[in-house]
This record gives sequence, C-alpha cells and structure tokens, in this order.
Amino acid sequence: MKYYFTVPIYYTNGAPHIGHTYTTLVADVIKRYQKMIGNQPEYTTGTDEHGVNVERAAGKMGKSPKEFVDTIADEFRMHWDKLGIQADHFIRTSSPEHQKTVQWMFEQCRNNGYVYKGHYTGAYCVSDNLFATEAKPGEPCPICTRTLEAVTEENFFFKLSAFTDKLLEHYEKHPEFIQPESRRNEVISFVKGGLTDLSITRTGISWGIPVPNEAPHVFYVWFDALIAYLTGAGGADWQSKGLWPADLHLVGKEIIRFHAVYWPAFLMAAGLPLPKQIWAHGWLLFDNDKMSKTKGNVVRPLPIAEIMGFDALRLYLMREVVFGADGNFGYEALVTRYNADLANGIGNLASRTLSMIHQYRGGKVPKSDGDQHFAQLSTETVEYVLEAFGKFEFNKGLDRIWALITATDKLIVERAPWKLVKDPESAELLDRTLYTAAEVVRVCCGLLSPVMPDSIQKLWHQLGCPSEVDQLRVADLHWGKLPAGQELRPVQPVFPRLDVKLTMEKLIEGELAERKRQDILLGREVKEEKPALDLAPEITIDDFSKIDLRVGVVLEAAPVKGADKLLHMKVDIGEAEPRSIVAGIALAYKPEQMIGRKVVIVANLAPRKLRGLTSQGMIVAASIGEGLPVLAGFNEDIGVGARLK
RNA sequence: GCCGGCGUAGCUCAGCUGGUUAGAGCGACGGUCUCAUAAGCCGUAGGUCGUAGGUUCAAGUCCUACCACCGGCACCA
Repeated sequence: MKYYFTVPIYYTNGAPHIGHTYTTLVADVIKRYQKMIGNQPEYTTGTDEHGVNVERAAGKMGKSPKEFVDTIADEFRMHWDKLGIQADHFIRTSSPEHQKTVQWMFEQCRNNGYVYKGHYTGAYCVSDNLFATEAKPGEPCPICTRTLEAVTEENFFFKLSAFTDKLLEHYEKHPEFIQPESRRNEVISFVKGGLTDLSITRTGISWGIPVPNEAPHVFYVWFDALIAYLTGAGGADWQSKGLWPADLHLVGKEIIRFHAVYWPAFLMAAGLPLPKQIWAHGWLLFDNDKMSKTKGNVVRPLPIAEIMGFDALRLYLMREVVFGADGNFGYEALVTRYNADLANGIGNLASRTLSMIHQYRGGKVPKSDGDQHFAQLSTETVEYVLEAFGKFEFNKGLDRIWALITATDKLIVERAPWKLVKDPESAELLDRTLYTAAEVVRVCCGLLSPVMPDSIQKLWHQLGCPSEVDQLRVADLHWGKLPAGQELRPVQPVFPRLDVKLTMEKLIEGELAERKRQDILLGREVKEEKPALDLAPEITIDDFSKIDLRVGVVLEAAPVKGADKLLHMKVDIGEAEPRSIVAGIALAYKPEQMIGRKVVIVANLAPRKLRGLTSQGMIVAASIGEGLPVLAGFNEDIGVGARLK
C-alpha cells in the first residue's frame, strides 16, 4: 500500500536548525516504520524559495535570488544527508516542474470559478508576505511586528469565502482530519468566524511564479508553497502516480491554518481530493525557552551529529518529545540521555551478551528456543511498539523497548552466566540464557532501526546478521528468528560512554563554529552581531515637526473591561481639561503605577475610539518585538505641557 | 474578556471511565555481582497530587471559584 506524506518545505531565509530537523526527522522515522510494516512510503519536503524577503536578502549579498536560494537549498539537502534523512522528493519552488503545477492549479481554480480579479489596497508585511487585512499601513505587522507597508494593486483573489460551509462539513465528517484535537477545535472556531477571500497574486515583485498570460502578476508565496506537496505527487499528472491524496501532512502548529483551511479550499476549488490527515506538532524549545534568532539561542543539528552521532540526536528527539506537544531540547539532557539509554542501555546489553557468547560459546549463537517468558514479553513489546509508532506515540513505544532491555539485564544478573559456565550441568540453562539475551538484542535492533538506522546497522552486523537492517519486515521481529550457530563478529562499542562535562563543552563550541559557518554562507557579517534595523522610510525635519509630542502627567488610570491590554487614563498636558487616553500598556503597568507618572503624549493625533472609549492621543513607549512596552520618561523633572522636539 | 489546555517527588513526566500504603525514567545516596562501555542488579528519595470550597461511603481522578503558566480568538501595540 502506498503511503504518501509530507513535511513542510522550508523558507529559504535562513539555514536549517534543530526545529526543521525535528519535523523532518519524524517524517524519516515514519517512513522507515511504514516500510517495515510493509507499505511503500514516500514523502516530500523541499525549500520555499520565492518572495520579497528572499529577493531582498539576495540583493544585500549582491547575488541573484536564484544564486542565493541555490546555496540554501544545498544547505538543507546537505543537512538531511548528514542526519540520515532520506526524503523521496525534495521540491524546490523555483523548479520548472513546480512552476507547472502551480500554474495548472491556478487554471483549475479559475476554470471552476473560484478566482476573480480585484483591487486590493492595504497593509502588507514584507517579512511575512502577508496582507494584513485587519491593520493599516504604518502599523506593526500582527505576526512579526515589523512596520506594514502600504500597497495598492490589482490582484487575483481566491474565493475562500465560498468554502466556509464545505470546510466545516469536512471537519465534521472527518474528525481525524486535523490533529491533535485542540488544534482541530481552534481551526473550527476560526472558520466559524467567517472566511474572507484571499489575495493570491502579487505584482511589483519579479521573484515568483508568473501567473500565465497575466504579467506582471506572480503568485503569492503561500499559494505557491502549499502546492509543492502536489508537485511531489506528480503535479498535474497526479492521477497516474497514484500518490495523491496524501495520507498525512506533518506541520508545525504555527502553520496549521494554511494547511487546514487554505490548502483544502484550494484543493476543493481545483477539484482534487483532500489529504487524509493534517498533524500539527509543537515547537522544540531550548532550555524551556522559545528559540529565536534575536535571542541567539537557535540550536544547529550538525555539530551534535558530528560529536555524538546523528542517531543520538534522532533518539533524543523521538524519546524526549511527546509528539504534538512542545518539546524541550538541552545539551545536558541530550548527553545524559545518551549515556543512560545508549551507552548503559542497549549498548551495554549488546556488549555483555555478545562478549559472553564469544567467551563461553566460541562466538556462535547457542541452540535454544530461549526463555518462554521472554518470548512472550518480546512478542508483546513488538506489538505494542508497532502500534505506538503507528499512532506517532514514539516516546511510549521507545519506553517499552527499554523496559524489555531492563528486564533482560535483570535476567542476566539472576542467571549469572559466569557461574553457570563453571557447572557442566547447567549447559542448557546457559545456552537458553545467552540465546534469550541475544534474541532480545536482535528484536530491539529491529524495533529501533527506524529511529537509529546507522548505529543499529552496526549492532546488527556484530550479531552476525547478514541482511541490511532497513530490509527488515515485521515477520523478522518474531521470536526465535535468530539462527542457532550464527557466527558473531567481534564486539565493538557502538555507543561509547561520554563524559558529560567535556561533551557539553564540545557541543557548545561546535555550535558556535557552526553558527559562524552559516553566517558566512548566508553573507551575514560575522563581526557585526547586531542585525540592521528595519527602519521606517526617511522623513524630513518638516515631517517630524508635524508630530506634536507633549509632556503630560497621569491623573487617573483604570483597566478597560473586556480588554486585557488596555488602560484608560486621564492625562493632564496643561490644557483646560485632561485628555482621555487609551493605551495598550496594561500588561506592563498597573493603574496605580501610572498615577502621577510623567509620560510623553502624541498630542495632535486624530482621536480614535477604542473599546467604546475615546482616545485623544497616544502614549509613547518602546518595545522589542512582541515584548512588553516601556514608557518613555525623563531623568530630570520637566513641566507638564512641554513640547518635545 | 471569550474558548481550550495545563499545574503530581530535585528534573522530565505516567496516572483510562473516582476505590487498597500516589507511580516511572533521569539525577543523588547506600549496598552488591563481575559477563559488560567505572556499565548491570538491589535498596533509599517520605511529594499538603496549584489554592479554597463542594459532591461522595470513597477524589490526584467529578463539580464550583480563584491563582500561575501555555495556546487560539477578540482587543491592542
């Protein structure tokens, strides 16, 4: 049975980090698992290469967009290669095959009456390539808080509004369509709130897929990017490939809306079948903190792979993170987990078992059926693990594998083969014990092979098994498949124990070096730690003088009901009546903190109604990104009404 | 403000439809074997199960309110 699924295609505005790695890794494990249970899995990932952002970033480096994205696409491919990740389709949105698919999809939608030409005037975020329908130019972007630019242009629109009921009906009929449940509910409530039509093309940018016969229109990046999943399944020719509809889209929780609302609508409009399931997983945090470029706490995967082996990272992410929830990554936990699970766990069990067979039985698997109790335990474990992996409950499955390992360690201590070997009467019991341990190692190798393909292959080899581990099928996991007389190969530690402190130092050092390498690759100035500020357009002194800033003192302050960010204040700026001002500072300042405080007011701003209250001006405050606002103030005292210039 | 989630041992978390002395892994400490990667095995950790009420013969497990944190929406920056 085919099993076609996808991972997001990653935006080429930066190098791969551990977040990209996580999603793609899950896909890779799923693929190897699907293969093991007898399906023919294929998955798609790739790079999302269009948009103003890429065009600008390339320009800054003096490169063409194509040259720029070539570098980054290669970087992603190189990463997946070094992490043992084998994607079947790596779709670059700048490729001719993808261009064809997008144009074809558009024609389908248009022929079916779901596309129309209209005019759009409004605020556009360059960074997110997003029309901010709720905001105005000059205001910060609702997603990234950068200043929105004013854009007026003729666009093609997609009739998203026509799909409200159809989508809701689909969600209703297929409860498994959006997972996990909490995301499903969020999407449903979003769609119930009503959908507005979507602008799907842009003019004024050359780096994009052209709309056929409609120059200078190019496609909006999201319309473009989502279709990559279809390109991976054969594009316009999807019917002959037999991959579409996809069985699964794996996505990060931040892009669930694009996948669960827009994408199904595009597909319905084009007359294509919908994917069976969309699974939103959580984020990978670093030391329980959100990773972000500005914080400088983004983790790169390659140094970890080089220092500890990529399987160590693969296991960590699969065992430590509950799929769907946010997970945490930390260097110490990584090394600890490695020592506990790999060095002391499976690695040591394999090592002691094989050594004993070498020493006591001439390196040949003894003839025995093994302990029946373990035969049963092993069978139950295999069943449980396969089922858990099938439900993406990797951590649960892995826990069960380790329970089997622990039980086997106990068995060895109970039987004490080193004593049995001295007593000829106990030959059968010794054979049975050694066989049981070796067979457990073999079965665990099978179960672990999707997660740790590379190092498990090494263990497999030491066990003397002739086949390749990625050729294993479920039937090979049955108890007793280890042939008596099979000759073991020399024992070599596959997971040598690591010094926690030393390894952590190496990892951190490696991370810094890798960061530098990526910065050079992307043409970022290495010395210059501070990124260029995203300044508003230049103005003259006359422009500035239009703004009347005044010193005021807060007389009264109270929360606004129904709005947790708003504070309603009376501010005296030296006029007859104090001004009524509503400001979004309630998260940072309590009302009582505000009373008596000197603040800076934009005094000639047109009044505006907020939550039913009139705001006659605004308070000047600074903030970083989405951080809390900090009010502007003075070190020396100054009278109320003073003008700032 | 509305909707949803969540708060259990030092850390990470299990605890399904309520029922004996509340569990696991990691870390720590003590003991022990020696086949093994200073690994394994055994034992110890006494935690008001966020707070306060309530239902019940019985609540971590259900109800209410509140607090903390995390999402989504609204509102705003």
